[in-house]
Amino acid sequence: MAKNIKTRAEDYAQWYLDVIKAAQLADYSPVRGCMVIRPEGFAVWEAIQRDLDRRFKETGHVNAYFPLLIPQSFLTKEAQHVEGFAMECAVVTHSKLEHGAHGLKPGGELEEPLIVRPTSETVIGHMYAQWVQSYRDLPVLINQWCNVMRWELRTRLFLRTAEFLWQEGHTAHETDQEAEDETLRMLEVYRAFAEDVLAIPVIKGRKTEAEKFPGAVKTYAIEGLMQDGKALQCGTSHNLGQNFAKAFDIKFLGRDNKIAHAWTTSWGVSTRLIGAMIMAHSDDDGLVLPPRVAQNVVAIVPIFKSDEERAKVAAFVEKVVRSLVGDEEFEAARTRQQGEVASYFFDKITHQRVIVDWRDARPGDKQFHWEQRGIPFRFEIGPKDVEGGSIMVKRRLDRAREVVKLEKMTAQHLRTELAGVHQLMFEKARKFRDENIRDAASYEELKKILAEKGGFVRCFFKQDKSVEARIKEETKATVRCIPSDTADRRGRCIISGEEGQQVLFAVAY
RNA sequence: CGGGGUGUAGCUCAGCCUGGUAGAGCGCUACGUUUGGGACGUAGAUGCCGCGGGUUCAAAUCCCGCCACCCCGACCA
Repeated sequence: MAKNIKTRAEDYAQWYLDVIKAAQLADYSPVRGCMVIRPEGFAVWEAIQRDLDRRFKETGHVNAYFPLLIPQSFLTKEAQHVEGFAMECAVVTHSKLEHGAHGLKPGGELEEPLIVRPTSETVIGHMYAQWVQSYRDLPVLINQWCNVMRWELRTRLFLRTAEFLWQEGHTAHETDQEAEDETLRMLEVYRAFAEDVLAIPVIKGRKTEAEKFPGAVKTYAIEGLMQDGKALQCGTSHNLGQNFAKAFDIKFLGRDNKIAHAWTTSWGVSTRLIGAMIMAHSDDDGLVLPPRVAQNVVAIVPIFKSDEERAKVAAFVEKVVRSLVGDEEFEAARTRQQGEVASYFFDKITHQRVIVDWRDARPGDKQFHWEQRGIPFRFEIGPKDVEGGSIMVKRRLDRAREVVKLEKMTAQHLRTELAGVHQLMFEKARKFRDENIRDAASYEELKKILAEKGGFVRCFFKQDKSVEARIKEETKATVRCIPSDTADRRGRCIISGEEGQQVLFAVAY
């Protein structure tokens, strides 16, 4: 039992913070609502970026960069958009600091205030208007990796911070159909990524009018379920129709020789995914990393008493490491800066590593240390193992232990094992998710399930903003989505009794 | 931005009611014994007691003001 981590049963919110702290993923910053992403946490983000970026490129997108600051006037061009974001914009009003009576004070007031981007539809729309003249200029398929700022009143590490990192894809198309295809294509990219890389099972679906993005015609999302039974939106994809094209004048001369407004989309995922990953998989002992985003895939803990034992163990550890990373990398690692924890690249592309903990500490301490950091495998190597020519392999996910012969411990073997862990994590999370989808035939039943069990509640619902607001007030739950798989199902609305669609309700983060 | 709470060592907190010059546990440093799942001993370092003002011979403690953070609401990738 970890002594620095509250259990999930005791205090789920504190558990989440304790896990982050113990694994050194992030820290609080001097600025309220902003967090520092520490190297261990940033490595997860880098893994997310690396994989998603590849998926974006493979679906035809390119990267670019648009500015952090946006003229205030841009925001007001799309009515719904301002409505949605005005309340949480950081505003830049001055250009310098001056010496005043009480020290430095802002000076050089700007003629027009600039806002720190809460999202970039507006600047990008402005630029697309200049870049697009003809149908031959379409589609425009651009993504950017950046930070955005939304001045949130209540923040939680990773899940909701004032500043966060994300990617935002922005595309412009010739037809409504193309835009819709793109919106759904990227939603599927997100689903595949969440499941194949983060091992988080998600439900694809469409948002209700009440929940959609400010300025969008249709919003789709992938929804995940956390271990406390709350839902978390893990990614969104919006079909913006011609709303932004009209607001920013993105027009083109069509094949029919007529001027038309383009059809645009936008889609994004953020560092919130790291929060989702933590809450979907970690346990009372700390972080559990899905193998594909783990910076370190194996931590080797040598065990020895005397110097002679240390020498024998070190020689054996060397054999194990060489077998996993190859002789070339083993030699190369010697030339790099190394502390008491030696690291070797197991994968030269992802820079995932195998590390050896030579610190002067007790083996038990080291076990807990790496366990809390969620490393998929720990290898315990002591005199007994050297003698038997084997390794004590411990799996983080379920504490399973297995003695593996040195000859068997190849890079290929480890890759297979890591893939196995991914699969087990995904299955475990999916089982939990599936067990927490329940059907309700009446509002009473919906309330009962939400109060007693949590999770997703599946029922028929006829969309109505005021009714949704009332349900939210009474149960704290919202319609998370209209699942894509069952979008054509119709039944008796649990509120009005009229024909409604099948939706999932849940209390969400 | 409303309601509640808390600010004392890196962390968790005691001390405050009843004013008398700063404490514990954990962590950190050094040395020694240890070392197959969180060891123990010895020695040490660490504080504008959130900030500003007031009362007093004397304030972490009492009074006033401010600020920050946390929890609950409203808002949200």
